[in-house]
Amino acid sequence: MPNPAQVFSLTDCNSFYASCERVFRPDLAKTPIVVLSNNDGCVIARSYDAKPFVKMGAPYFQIKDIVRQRGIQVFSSNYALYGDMSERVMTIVESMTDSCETYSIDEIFSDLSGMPGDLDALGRRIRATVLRCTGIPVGVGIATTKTLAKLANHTAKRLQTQTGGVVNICDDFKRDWVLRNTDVSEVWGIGRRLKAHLTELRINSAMDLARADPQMLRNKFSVVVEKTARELRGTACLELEEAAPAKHEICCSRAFGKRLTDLQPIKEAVATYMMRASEKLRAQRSLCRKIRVSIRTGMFNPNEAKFANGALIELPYPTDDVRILTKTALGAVEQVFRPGFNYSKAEVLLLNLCRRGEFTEDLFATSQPESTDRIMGVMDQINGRWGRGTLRSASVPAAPEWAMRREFLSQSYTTRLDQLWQVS
DNA sequence: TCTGGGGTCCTAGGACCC
DNA sequence: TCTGGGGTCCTAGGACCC
Repeated sequence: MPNPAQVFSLTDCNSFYASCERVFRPDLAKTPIVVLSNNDGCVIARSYDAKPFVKMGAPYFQIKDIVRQRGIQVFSSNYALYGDMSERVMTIVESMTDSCETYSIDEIFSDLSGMPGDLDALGRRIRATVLRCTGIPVGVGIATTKTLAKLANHTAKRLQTQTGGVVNICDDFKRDWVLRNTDVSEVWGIGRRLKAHLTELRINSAMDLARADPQMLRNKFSVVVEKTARELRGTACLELEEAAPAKHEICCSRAFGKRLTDLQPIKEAVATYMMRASEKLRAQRSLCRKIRVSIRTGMFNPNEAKFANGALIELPYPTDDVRILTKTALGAVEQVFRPGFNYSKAEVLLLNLCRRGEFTEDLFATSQPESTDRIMGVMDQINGRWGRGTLRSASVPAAPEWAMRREFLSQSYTTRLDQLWQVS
């Protein structure tokens, strides 16, 4: 049987962050691993053998006992490591397929349309090559739409031993088996709320959703759900997006390593977050016209007074100048800060982004001076070469008191010369 | 004591215009 | 005195993803 006209694959790394840690710690091959979010807050990745003991998203302080009892190895997030390992995996998949879309740090879609030969065999080759070259195990799902490829991938993970980590459901019979045997909540795009609503309509399996009336789905929910159902039937509604489009908003938001009560350290944090946000802005060659700065107290502890406040500020002209952005943001912090609260988090949002040269110049509008472009360019170059924060605004401290908690951080094995893997 | 961070898309409703 | 209706733009909020 010839391959269908349109075919997608989804390659997805298994327990990605946990797998990255394990690559450099072969002594932990048989030890369950969990990786925590920033500030060692909650669980965001679990190795296969840790899943039975620890729930995804569980706060670390609640699982300490289990961790000790089961001998689970805990890691703080090490995004320098995960980002670099991700690039290696993506490069390999890109070299083996014609066109690709990197969907997230651990997932990549490929367009296999028109590829000759046995697609299952190609899937197995991808899996074997990535494992051999990076040490990261992946699953591969193959199908005629992106939503079905996601589902195939999910099945490959769920039935790891039977499938060898590769599932191809281009065949109608296999596709229908998977649809019938998958809960609708496992479908890409169906979250908790929709699941509850669909249950009321007696739509329980992926097959039920595929067979539901598209018009009804559009009326009751939205075009998004309608498209999902059509994709499950095999009608492609989503295309491969090879070039990542420029972001419409850029955000840098982080909880502090400890509660802050004074204005000064909060201003330091906001200046730091703005530095990071403006780096992202310049990296995609955009300018920003509005910013929003917000701060808040903890929201979980019932004994803590709750407060949240933010300010939206329009800039005099579209800019990517970290000096103007920081000055504006610090003014905003003063505006929103109220004494007497324990603040836990600040957020900087860059809004109304436009590509360089795209905005309409009105006669009286000032635009960013050329000297700024040169200064920002040199600063980004220096920081790119010598590390983030080498050159920074005076309002950004090197070792702040409010720094992120990262008690279980591994080395940056692949991106720092002074932290290379050592074999003795 | 301790509960992540960064995005997307869609829809509804208000403001405003003619 | 008459108090419509269609269109656009913007914003806030909801839902989802990893």
